[in-house]
Amino acid sequence: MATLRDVAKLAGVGSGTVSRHISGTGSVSQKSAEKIARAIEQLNYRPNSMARSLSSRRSDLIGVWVPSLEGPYYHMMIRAIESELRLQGKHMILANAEDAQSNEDRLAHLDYLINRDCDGILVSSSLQSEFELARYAEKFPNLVVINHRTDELAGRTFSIDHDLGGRLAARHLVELGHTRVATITGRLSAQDARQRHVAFLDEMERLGHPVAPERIIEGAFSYAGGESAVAALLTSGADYSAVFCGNDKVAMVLIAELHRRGVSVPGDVSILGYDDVEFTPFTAPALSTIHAPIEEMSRSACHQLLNLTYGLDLPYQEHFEPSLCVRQSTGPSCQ
Amino acid sequence: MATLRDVAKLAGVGSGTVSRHISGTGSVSQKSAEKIARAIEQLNYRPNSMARSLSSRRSDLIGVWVPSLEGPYYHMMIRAIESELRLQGKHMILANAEDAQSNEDRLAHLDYLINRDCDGILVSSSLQSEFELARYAEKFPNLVVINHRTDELAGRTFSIDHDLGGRLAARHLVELGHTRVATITGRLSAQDARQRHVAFLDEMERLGHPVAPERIIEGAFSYAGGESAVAALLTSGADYSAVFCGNDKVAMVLIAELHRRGVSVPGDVSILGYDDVEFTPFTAPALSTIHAPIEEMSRSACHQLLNLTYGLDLPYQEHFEPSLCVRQSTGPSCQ
DNA sequence: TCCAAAAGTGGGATCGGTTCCATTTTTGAC
DNA sequence: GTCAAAAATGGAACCGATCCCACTTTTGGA
Repeated sequence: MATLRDVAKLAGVGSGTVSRHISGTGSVSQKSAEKIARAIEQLNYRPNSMARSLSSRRSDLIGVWVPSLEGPYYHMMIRAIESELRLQGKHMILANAEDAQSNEDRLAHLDYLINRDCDGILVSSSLQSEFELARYAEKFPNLVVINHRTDELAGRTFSIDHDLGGRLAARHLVELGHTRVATITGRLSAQDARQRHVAFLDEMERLGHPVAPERIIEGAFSYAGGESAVAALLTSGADYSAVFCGNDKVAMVLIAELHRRGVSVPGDVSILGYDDVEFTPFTAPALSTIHAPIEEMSRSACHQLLNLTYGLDLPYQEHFEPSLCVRQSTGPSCQ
Repeated sequence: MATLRDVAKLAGVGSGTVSRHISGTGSVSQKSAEKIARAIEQLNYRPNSMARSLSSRRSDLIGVWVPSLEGPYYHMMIRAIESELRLQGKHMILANAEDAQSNEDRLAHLDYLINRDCDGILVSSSLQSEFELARYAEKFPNLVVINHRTDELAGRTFSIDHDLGGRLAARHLVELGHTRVATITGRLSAQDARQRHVAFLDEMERLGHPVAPERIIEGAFSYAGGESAVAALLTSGADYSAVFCGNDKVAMVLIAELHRRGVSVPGDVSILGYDDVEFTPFTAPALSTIHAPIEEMSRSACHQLLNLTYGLDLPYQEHFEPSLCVRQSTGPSCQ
């Protein structure tokens, strides 16, 4: 493989000139530029990215930490991030902490990114205590958090107003006449799950239809977690005309199980999801849900990370509002 | 940030000794090892990965090229690959060619990986002509292809026997008594889509129930492609008691649309998918499908790539067999 | 034509590891 | 206690860029 100095020699110029020509910084005369271009062509030269990184002290690598890669949620995030990064000529490396057993393990995944000398890091976490992000964020200024909000990290957290989301859910169901409403939540130790849940309960109460405790099932945002929560709900004996699910995956599992039992949706029970992931138009019936602008949030987080890391000035926004998205899985209460 | 030489100085040993201690190659006395460990601890030393890469001429980066990141298929692949790579201390960088407009664009995405000095590259492509992989593979010995089979690249292509898959589909439907069977295919320019389609048609014919041309819709393996293919099928006026869909995404779209129209699955029409992605147990009704061992294939491809690239000896297998996975979306023909 | 400012240039030092090699130290069989 | 083989060691050269700086050339206004 030809090196920059080979190019310089062949072109009959100094190595600095070639470097300047390639990186586009500094000035190079027309004549030199042509000679260099020719030499590059002739030698089939390609700059060595490691040497470049070492000497410029920038890896052009952005680390992305996700707690899981199951289901469409994080996929949508990664898809959005990858495309933003590519636009800026950066590369994403991924750490999926899904198989981590302990908190220590989870941090080890973060170290896996840091040890790789990422220029910046995107963390998608809704966990609070478990994972002392703040401590990391302090050591690592180019770290930004998606789907979480803390004041200590102002300007570096990107979030959706799940309080509003929870309330929109409650209002929608109540407007349809549902008074006996059940809910399956995510793990309540996660900020996003708790927030929407608490707001949902509060809004239901405010609207005069408090949710009875036996109608609340704490689940988890995974297919398996959804399955057991759904089973718990269906065997609990609780009665309800609508179920608000903490995310779309759980709603999908619930619809499938109700179908299996011959329960009609929304005829017998209305189902409302949350997130509005990729597949929501294609459940049967199509899932009514709270649209969370996951991709916009991810892109914003990415932009701001790039700004912090490379001194760019890309547009971004820290907080986003969810909106109601009515499809076919919710309907008027038939009581 | 402390450097290796700082560590050496503090520990009172030579830089070579520290290097050997860290990388675990070569021998270091107990006594030196302890002094070095202490110095590392004290200086909070972390090796610089770029310097390491430059001098060892290995980036520990594996590039992964995918044609799209929509839907669960490629995500399952990436999830499997990421976990294998992490096990070996390697990092994945991703190029999603989904937004590529032209063939040139697609190749540019590959170059994006190559320019990054990836040690090895995994390409997931089922496209034949469009994308002259062979030429790249020649220049780049550490390149391996997932979900494609070519003899020129023997030992470096990993595939599923979609011929068998197509036949299993036909047999299942015929065994259930279906004689009027429709099918929605993927783009037939893709090897995997064509293979299963051709085999399906052939097997149907062999079983005495050739598929009439008006019951064949060429679609694409995306939600949007699924939607238009489904619309085409439903407005075509063709009659059928079962539909074989080229992948699960399309099957899901079809189930949703049939639900909307009040058509019962499998009561009125049986639906058979292909791939057995993540969500198949959770459609309503749960999707019968041809299970394609995507994750195993991805892991094998990854293993072999690591073998080629780093001289490892991980177990792998080049070709995989699909199997029938019966759930609730297929049932006996009621004619 | 002159001259200061601007543009362009070459090459050496540097980034922080790995690797090689000549040299020293340790080991253990006799 | 001797000595050859094995283990351990230090340091210089190297990987291939970037970046700085002192120097030369070009530019254009007076």
